[in-house]
Amino acid sequence: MKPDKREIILDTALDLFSQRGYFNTSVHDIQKQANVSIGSIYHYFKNKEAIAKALFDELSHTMAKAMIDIMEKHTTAHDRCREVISYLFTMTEENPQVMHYILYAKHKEFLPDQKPVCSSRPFELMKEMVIQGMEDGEIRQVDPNVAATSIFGGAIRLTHLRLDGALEKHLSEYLDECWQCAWRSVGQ
Amino acid sequence: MKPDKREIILDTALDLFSQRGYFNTSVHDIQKQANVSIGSIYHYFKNKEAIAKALFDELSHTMAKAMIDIMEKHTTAHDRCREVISYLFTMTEENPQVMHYILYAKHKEFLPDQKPVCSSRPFELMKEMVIQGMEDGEIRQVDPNVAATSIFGGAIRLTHLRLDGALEKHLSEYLDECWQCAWRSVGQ
DNA sequence: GTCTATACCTGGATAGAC
DNA sequence: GTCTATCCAGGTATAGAC
Repeated sequence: MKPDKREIILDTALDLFSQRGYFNTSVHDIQKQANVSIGSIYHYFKNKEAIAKALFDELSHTMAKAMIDIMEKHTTAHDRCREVISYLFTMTEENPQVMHYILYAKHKEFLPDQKPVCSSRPFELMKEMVIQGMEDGEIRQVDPNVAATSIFGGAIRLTHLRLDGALEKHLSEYLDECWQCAWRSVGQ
Repeated sequence: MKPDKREIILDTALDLFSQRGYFNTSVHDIQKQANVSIGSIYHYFKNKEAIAKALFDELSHTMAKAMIDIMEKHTTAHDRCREVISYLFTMTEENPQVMHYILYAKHKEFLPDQKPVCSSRPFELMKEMVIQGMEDGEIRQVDPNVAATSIFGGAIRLTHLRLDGALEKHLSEYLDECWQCAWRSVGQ
């Protein structure tokens, strides 16, 4: 049941990429911290970029799955969006590296062929929730992009602040107020 | 009245940094595009990082000045914050490089000793406007960080989307709706 | 599959002429 | 102050033994 080498490499890369950034992390750094050889790294991955790509794909897949679970568990946009924000906050506290890498890093700079994050699956799903909410009359009729950014923009910004160390308190302490503001902005 | 060499170097650096990112831009790239020699660059700046630092300082100073102008021109949080968002949108359209560099780039990665952007002067001033609005009873009593991110978070997120090419329309077309949502979230 | 050694090159920075 | 030539470190990636 021990994690295989590929997994170890990815975990280490995530740790370093999110902490120092992609460009400040050399393959040697990964090799050293992961206690594997350079040879092994290049056995599992074509090059450094491929590590970043694999990481991005896995994490955004996990996050998309979480969004789908939320959509299945709840039926109203109100409940869905609130749980999304709660999920983002919890993840930021429990797994800051993941959040840093997935919703703070500038992927364009090291994954040139990648679609921008905002167009990735999890964000598409979040927007989808908002659009459905508008169709159901729960959310006011405004431009979908405005609605989505109004609901989630404040929360995302709070996660950025938290990841930057600009907030002392645990994000969960802001959840109720943050959600209240978010929903007031677009709820009927 | 021709711009001096230092200015040319900074302009070119801004162009390249915002387009490709700091790490994907070599000093040679700057030299080439600016039509100056490497020697000149190192005459005006200690090293590559110093270029980025000077750029950051100048731009955030300009932006802070704009915030102060807005605070002097208007007296209510409502009018001030609306104009801030209008300013962010206009700047993003007219000077995308500046906005990209100042509120999208990850300065921590190439300016390790820099305070996070969110703690820089212009953002402090934006928060200040919100806090004053709360004291004056214009804005509901919530945590200042929540209030600030609720008001500006959606707009900032829209600028990110726009800079990523994820929005087809000019930001000004979203201004009214965006502001309406922002103000509903925290206005009394 | 895993390792070490090393090739190769980009890119930051300096030296020193003009 | 401006330029060219050059140095050199560090980092990606490969070769090839085990």
